[in-house]
Amino acid sequence: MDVVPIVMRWIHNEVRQQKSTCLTIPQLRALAFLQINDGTSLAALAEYLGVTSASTSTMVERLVQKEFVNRAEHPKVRRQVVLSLTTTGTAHLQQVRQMTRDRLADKLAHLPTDQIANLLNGLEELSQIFSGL
Amino acid sequence: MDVVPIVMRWIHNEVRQQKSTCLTIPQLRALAFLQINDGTSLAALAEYLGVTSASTSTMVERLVQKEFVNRAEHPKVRRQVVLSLTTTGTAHLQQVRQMTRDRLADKLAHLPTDQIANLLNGLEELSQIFSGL
DNA sequence: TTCTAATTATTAACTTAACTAACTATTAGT
DNA sequence: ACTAATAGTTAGTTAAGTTAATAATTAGAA
Repeated sequence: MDVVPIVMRWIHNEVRQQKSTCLTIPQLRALAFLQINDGTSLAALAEYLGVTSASTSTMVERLVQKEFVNRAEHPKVRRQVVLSLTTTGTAHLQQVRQMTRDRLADKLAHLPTDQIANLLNGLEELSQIFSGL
Repeated sequence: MDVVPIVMRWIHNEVRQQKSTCLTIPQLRALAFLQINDGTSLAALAEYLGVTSASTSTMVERLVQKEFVNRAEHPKVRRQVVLSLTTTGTAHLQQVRQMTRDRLADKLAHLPTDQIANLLNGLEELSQIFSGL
């Protein structure tokens, strides 16, 4: 409860400092989800992001305007929407992730390997606990 | 980079569901900092939160309006501000923290003790890496 | 089959958080 | 005493989030 927001803020500031990309963290998370779940619906994305579909709708709208995301009508289920990454979207996602990963690597570079192992262990636990909702 | 935002969102949603308190995460973080660093300045708080002093100023303004925070003039250094928790602020902070801690405990209750140990280890690492800026 | 229910997505109105930039006021340094 | 730097505030903007209302489509039951 104390640590996570601090790390969160760090990630946030890192991403913000990358002038090249005008993406926010929620937007990045959305793009990452779309990369894995190509052609997913708005509701599914909202579910993953943990926010209402209303929020997700306006967010997707912005991403569509920036041409990072394609929004099409489902051929069979017409009330549903089909979301996917554009080429630009994929590229930006890739770039920001790589850059942030690099900056993170810098931060962890001086740590002994057993500490890194600890860290990975803990994060793995967290992942299992919280993503398995 | 993948896990932390997910946990963050969980905490956020937990706090939001506590109807009794109308506090956001940044606000809670601010109150927590003030509890430890009583009489601190705006700049110090901003530094801790990892945001600009402009953001912090308006946030403090809201907390003052809600009577969770006292904002006074420094007796010696007049351009500086002296921030502290009100009784209400302290109470609310305590309550939300306890409730969220309980909900978190529920979530972790079924885990074996060695996994919990792993988790604590990892979080301890994270804390040292990111709070020691 | 037709009428009602539930589902899917969007829009509107609002609050909070965050930014930059511009500003006031105070303190420090030359 | 005049200039620098520092501390906070305010204005204006963008984005994320909320709830509530609406439109449109699908599913279920009479």
